[in-house]
Amino acid sequence: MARPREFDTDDAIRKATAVFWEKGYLDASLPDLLEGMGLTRGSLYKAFKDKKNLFLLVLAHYDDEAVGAARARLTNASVPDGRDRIVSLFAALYAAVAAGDTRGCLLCSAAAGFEMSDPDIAAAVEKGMSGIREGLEAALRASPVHAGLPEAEQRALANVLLTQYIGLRVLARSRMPLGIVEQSIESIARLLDVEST
Amino acid sequence: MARPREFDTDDAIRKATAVFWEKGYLDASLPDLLEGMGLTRGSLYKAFKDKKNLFLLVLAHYDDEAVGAARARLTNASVPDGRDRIVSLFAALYAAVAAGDTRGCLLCSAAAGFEMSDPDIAAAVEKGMSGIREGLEAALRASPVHAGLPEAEQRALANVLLTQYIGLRVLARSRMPLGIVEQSIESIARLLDVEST
DNA sequence: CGTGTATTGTACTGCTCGGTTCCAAACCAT
DNA sequence: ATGGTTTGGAACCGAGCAGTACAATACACG
Repeated sequence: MARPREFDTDDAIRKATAVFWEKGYLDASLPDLLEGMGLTRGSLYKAFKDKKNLFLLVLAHYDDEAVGAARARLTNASVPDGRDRIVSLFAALYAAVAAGDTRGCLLCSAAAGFEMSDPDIAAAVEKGMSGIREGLEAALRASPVHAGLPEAEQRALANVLLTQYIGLRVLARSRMPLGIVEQSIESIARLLDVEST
Repeated sequence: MARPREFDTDDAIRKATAVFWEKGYLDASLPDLLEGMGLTRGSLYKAFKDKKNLFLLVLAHYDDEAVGAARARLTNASVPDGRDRIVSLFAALYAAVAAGDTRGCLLCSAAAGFEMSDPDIAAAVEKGMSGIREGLEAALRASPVHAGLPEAEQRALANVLLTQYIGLRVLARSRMPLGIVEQSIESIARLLDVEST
């Protein structure tokens, strides 16, 4: 017996994700968000409490969506060799940059910025990073060349790949020459071929 | 026939570097800078024009200081094997993180943030990044294992190392577990051992 | 067809920001 | 001493920020 909400909550979060992704948490102003989400101050505060809470919801959404996609790619059983899954992850990253996507990674940008001083945000970022790392480890276990490695080496390799992933997405955001991204990815593929020793 | 300046310009820039390094460009407020530099608004604007100009001076100073140190390490002829120079660079990075330095890299933070939308700042950041990459390439040329590689592969390897460097410094800033940094660096050392194929 | 209620839109509140202006104090040359 | 300059400090500016209060609105239900 009340006026119904005129917008869809999930849709609003998706739109907010786009704004935060492009501008970052601190640099996304409330007017930016309101315009991008297509609603007004009153509605936003009623529905999402405040800016930080909205960002946490966005991070959770991003974890489901983007991190989930990366994990799905890394654990995709229809690609039998885990190494190929990892290469395809970096290839997708390159394709996105080549297509003009300079947004980088929402998590990586947050990780590099000052927003990490908030413990709630830091925890959400860490959760997403762990998700990617776990996907990488799963892919390595499915790679004939790497499955036999000691577990410690597998973890170390997964971490170097995660670091590479983060570095590349930072570079993508900073509009570095595309060649750098391309060459790094080529080296990653080569690293995965020879690391079996 | 005029009153002399009461502060040392270079010293002021060094102090400003510390402030920007800790807080980032956008998040370093003028009061932050004034307090850190020990001078007042009037003096700052007389001496440095405005905040952005000060930041450009700081970036130039950082390029001389920090990037110069990295390059010196990578081109240090008293370490004959270039591979060892590269490993020592990453070891120094690890040591800094282990010692509690969570400032990461001034250039890397700027590269990941919104300040890149300013072309002057972006150019200065790119210049610093190129300096590190050139140092890495020089070290690879001095590495018996890698000197014989095709030039394209050397460049690609230098880029993957640069990406790794950036990723690690972002991770350092985001207070990731130290073990991740450690394992990534171990993998880097192993990568440099086997990449000779 | 009203009435109640949740949502909406907007005006407003403090606050902080980067940057400017103004003036008295400090200094040097003469 | 003294006059000319430049510093250093604080008041001030307009703009933009996140967040709030409140009135107008539109629906569901009796």
